[in-house]
Amino acid sequence: MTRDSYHHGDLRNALVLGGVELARGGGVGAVVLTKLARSVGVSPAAAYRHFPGGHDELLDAVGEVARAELAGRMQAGLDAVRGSHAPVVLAMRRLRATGRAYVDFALAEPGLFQLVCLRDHDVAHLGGAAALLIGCLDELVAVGRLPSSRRPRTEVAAWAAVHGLALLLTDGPLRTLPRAERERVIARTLDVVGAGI
Amino acid sequence: MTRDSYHHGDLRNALVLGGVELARGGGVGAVVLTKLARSVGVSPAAAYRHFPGGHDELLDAVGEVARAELAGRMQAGLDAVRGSHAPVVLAMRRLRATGRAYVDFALAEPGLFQLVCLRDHDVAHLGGAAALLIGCLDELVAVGRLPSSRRPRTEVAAWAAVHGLALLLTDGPLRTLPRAERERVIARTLDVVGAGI
DNA sequence: AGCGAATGTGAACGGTGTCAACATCGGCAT
DNA sequence: ATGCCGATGTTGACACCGTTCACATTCGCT
Repeated sequence: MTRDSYHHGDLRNALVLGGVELARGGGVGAVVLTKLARSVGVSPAAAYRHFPGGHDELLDAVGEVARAELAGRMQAGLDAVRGSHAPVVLAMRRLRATGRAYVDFALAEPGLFQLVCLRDHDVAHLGGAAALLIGCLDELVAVGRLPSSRRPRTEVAAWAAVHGLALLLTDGPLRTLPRAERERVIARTLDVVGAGI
Repeated sequence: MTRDSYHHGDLRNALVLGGVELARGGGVGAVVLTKLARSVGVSPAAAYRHFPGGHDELLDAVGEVARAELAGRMQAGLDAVRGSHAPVVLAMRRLRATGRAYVDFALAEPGLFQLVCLRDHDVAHLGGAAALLIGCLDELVAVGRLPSSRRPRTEVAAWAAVHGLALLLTDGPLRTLPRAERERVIARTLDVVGAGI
């Protein structure tokens, strides 16, 4: 998408989109402001009109897209849980589905995943993903599976387990695990969280 | 520690030690080969004699120190578990102590912690920290707390939870949590792992 | 039509990783 | 002791990246 006139017309968006592609290919390190601007057909300095914070703000914007896609996948995982089971079973399966989707996203898009937690975001501002997890846990309380007394801070425990697993599997020491073993490792981790909650 | 002669005499070691200090101060990004070499009183190119792999290999060497210190803290946490309790109780406390030490290390030395898992290390090569965790889980089996059938891959689940928590608390969205709340979050996560294992 | 604000350009600077050609030193064979 | 070779360190240069500044172009509103 080169440009016809002096002004681009939708530069900010083009930069973010291009940044997403770069991130897909090579993670955070591949999101290079200079190259990105050139690939969009624009001088590097032009990017600073739309991202006064420079590179960091650009990464943040790309991360926003990554977070949205993560939340979308988690939502899809949630929606895929169906069947006529006891409410407790359904609630547990939904929790597992969100965790599963989190790890699957990291494995499918390791580059994008690197941007999900890159910059400052207090828990509230974390967007849809956190909300979905919180919803699952609330449902577990409503259904009687999780005592209210143990409800607080449970989202952090679940999140930490899944987040750590995703990192170990994509950027960490477990990155070379064969697929079958990787599958078992994920299952075991989700089992432990499910049982320990 | 400037140099008296043309040759340094212990340059590799000096670079690693200096790198550790830089990492302590500002994490991975602060370990700058150029500045590091200058601060040791040597030209940047000299570093390449001792780290043919360049910057990456230097980071790896600094990470080795970080991993050693992490393992040391986990060992210390293990050793601090005493008292005349049932073997099951002791084994569980030991497991918790290692996890606690992992998170505490990350909180006490966030910069160094960034280097722990930075580069390629299959599980075997991960060194003392992993060995300690594995030992704890084996003890839980010996003591009857953990069925052998559930033993495989349990180290990954425990590791993932603690690793993810450490990241969320140091570099992630939970980095601004007040100390008291942080304490509860750690406790809850360790509880979940302990109960779910 | 014209003017101000928004947007984009070109050129430059500082920092960083890296390399090649040259300089110096230490230790071993003779 | 001497002389030589490999190990170690230096200088200078290059490429890349983020960033900024002064200037150019265009859009949109009056």
